[in-house]
Amino acid sequence: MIQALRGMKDLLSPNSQRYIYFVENCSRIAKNYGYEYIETPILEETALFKRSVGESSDIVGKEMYQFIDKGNNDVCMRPEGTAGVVRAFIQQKFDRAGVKKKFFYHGPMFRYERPQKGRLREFHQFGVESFNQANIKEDATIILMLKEMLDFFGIGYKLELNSLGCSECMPKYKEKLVNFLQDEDDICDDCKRRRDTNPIRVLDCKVKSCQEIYQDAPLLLDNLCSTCRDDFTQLKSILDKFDVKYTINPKLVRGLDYYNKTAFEFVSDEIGAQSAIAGGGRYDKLVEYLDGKPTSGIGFAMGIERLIDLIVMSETAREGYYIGALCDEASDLCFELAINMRKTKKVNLEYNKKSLKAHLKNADKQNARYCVCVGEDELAKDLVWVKDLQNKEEKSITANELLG
RNA sequence: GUGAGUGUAGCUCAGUUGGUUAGAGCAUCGGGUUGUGGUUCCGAGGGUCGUGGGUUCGAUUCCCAUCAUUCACCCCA
Repeated sequence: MIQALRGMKDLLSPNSQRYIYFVENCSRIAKNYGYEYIETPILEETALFKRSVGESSDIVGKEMYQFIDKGNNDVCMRPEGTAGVVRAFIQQKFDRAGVKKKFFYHGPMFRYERPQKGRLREFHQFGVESFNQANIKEDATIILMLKEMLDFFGIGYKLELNSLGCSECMPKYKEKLVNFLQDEDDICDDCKRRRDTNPIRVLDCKVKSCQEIYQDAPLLLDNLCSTCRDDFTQLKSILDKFDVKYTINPKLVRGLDYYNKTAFEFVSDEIGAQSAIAGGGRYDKLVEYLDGKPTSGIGFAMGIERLIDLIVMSETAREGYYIGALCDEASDLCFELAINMRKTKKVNLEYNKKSLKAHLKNADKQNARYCVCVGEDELAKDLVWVKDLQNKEEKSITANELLG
């Protein structure tokens, strides 16, 4: 038997219904905020992700679905959504036009990892990206939009917030941190590696002994320049005003290299060891990194699989028709009836003749609202028998009445 | 990549201290005398006991390998 590759799942009912429900409503909300749908290719040049996500990240370091195609191109299945959208933004020359643009997207992402609860090799994200809105109000707006989405689905969460500083204060801070780390020999091997590649990542190391050492480490939040500090203060006050609960996590570091200033993560404790259900932040340098004109950007992405388990969906009401023949002679009529009715109604047809009891059972199992049967009695009188499975009323009517 | 657990019917799982024809519940199909569902009763079909090798008179059971899967680490959505 051939089965799906490790970490790749088929999407079937009822999860497929949840998936559509989730994407449709997130799209609706994003449109209300002025976002437009964008779809970018799943396959991109590998260099795109190396330059945007960053060589120092685990995603690029060991998790990419990367291969050489038949034209000898180094290509990669996208591990996240932002890079492709930014590439498209630049390719369309929106950076040169200097226009504000807001996009939302959803689709599959690929990371070559060992699967576990809430973590797949092929998973799906819903995300948004907003370009050329340097105002801190945009940071707040994007968080409010994300909160609105999660609230709509009744999903519980905690919001964690941090500021990573800008190109002015971040390098200075990084230097300070490296100096601090220089004297520490008791940190774990991973942290020693991070000290050279991406020192800020040591802060969210999960090794206890490391965390004890970092108690005294300089924090980003204490080293922000005045602009970043003011923006962060303003962001907090907007969130307060709109009743968004959050906790400041000075050690929150996003896994992708391109973030600066506002960084946030929505977490849940109901989905196993993987707690992040959505994450995002600002990336004001990314467009430049990818050869565009300097353009600010901010966005977030949600992990759809992690979220749809948490969605509470109302029970689906009985819907549509079930049609079945009680004798062989009626089977052609039932077939014709079903084909015609389907122009306006949902119809499930049973091809085999069965007892009335069997048909009713089937109709009930399929959650149909009406059960339609045709047998010898009906054929003789040129009628069809219809029962409303919800209020149990039954009657015999003509085929035309049923079509209308 | 590392570690631990699990692979017996479509699904959830019993079971065999190694011994004839391997069990249950749910699901499926049929039936409970004339054409009435979501609750019942009866019956039926369906399993190379993950795969390969080893020990043994005999393995689904013990041993080894392998594959798959789950959870966790790492990291992330």
